[in-house]
Amino acid sequence: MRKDSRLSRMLHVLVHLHQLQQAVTSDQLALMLHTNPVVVRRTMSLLREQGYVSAVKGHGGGWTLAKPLHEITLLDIHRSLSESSLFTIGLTDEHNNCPIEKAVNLAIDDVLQEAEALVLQRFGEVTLDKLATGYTPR
Amino acid sequence: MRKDSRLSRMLHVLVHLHQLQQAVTSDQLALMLHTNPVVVRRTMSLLREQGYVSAVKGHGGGWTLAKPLHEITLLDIHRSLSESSLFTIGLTDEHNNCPIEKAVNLAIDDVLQEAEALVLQRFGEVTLDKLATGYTPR
DNA sequence: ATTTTATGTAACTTATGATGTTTCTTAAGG
DNA sequence: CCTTAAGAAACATCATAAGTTACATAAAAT
Repeated sequence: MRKDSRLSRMLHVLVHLHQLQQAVTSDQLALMLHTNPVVVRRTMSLLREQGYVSAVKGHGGGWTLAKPLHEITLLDIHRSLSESSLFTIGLTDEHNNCPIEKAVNLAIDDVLQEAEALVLQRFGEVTLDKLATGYTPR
Repeated sequence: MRKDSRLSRMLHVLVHLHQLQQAVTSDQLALMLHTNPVVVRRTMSLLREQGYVSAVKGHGGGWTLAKPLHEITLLDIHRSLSESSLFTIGLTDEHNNCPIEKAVNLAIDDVLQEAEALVLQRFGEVTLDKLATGYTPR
């Protein structure tokens, strides 16, 4: 299953934007991420919609931070990028009336929801300025 | 990203095998799972390799439990099915020398590893007999 | 005004891995 | 020897992030 690396990439970009202190074009970011500018625009536009970055067209344009790093958490970016599930595990819905299927799905979902809550809480605790100064694990 | 529903499906199958107390063919299981017998064999064979089920060929053959449900945990089945990651989030590895990328990946991976450990622990706490008698969430 | 530089966006292709399908082989019971 | 079943190889399908092509739009430089 192909992994979604957008969170990793966008965090990387945001910290670089902070350090460069100037507008950076999609082409430049694409070189940095070893991808192409359309992928950059597509993904960055999700952050723009949430007010984390700004885009300016034309000469001297490009992307800049719209908020300081200490006001942005991993959770903010994660939420901007995806409403889809965090897990590769899916539940079946083949038999709405089978009590065994219900028990199985309840047991799995119970665990996954607990884990997802943990991830979201931890993501919410990490502001991006911590990544700029060398992150040390818990 | 397509979800991996094998855990859900196989748990469902194992509990049914326990309740039926007789060999069940791949064709029967395929009907039950709304899929086809080759998919059943492919997935069940992973559980057979780990000693959780047995397969018998020919007349009267099919699949049976090789261990009682109380000796099998969700973790056992999860591990039999997949070595791949639990998460849809992936890390980038585009710049081995960039300290920002390293900090970003460390921060994300730190959280995901904690969450994965939680999932594995919880899965390890649930034996399949609990699913047969109506699972109640924590 | 025109050119250049940049984002915005639609449409299409590619890559990946679970899932689905076809076909044949092998083994066991009747 | 026929039927039933698993085993297994080869190939197709599906979903989605990622990649690509092409063009429109906007802003600054000339």
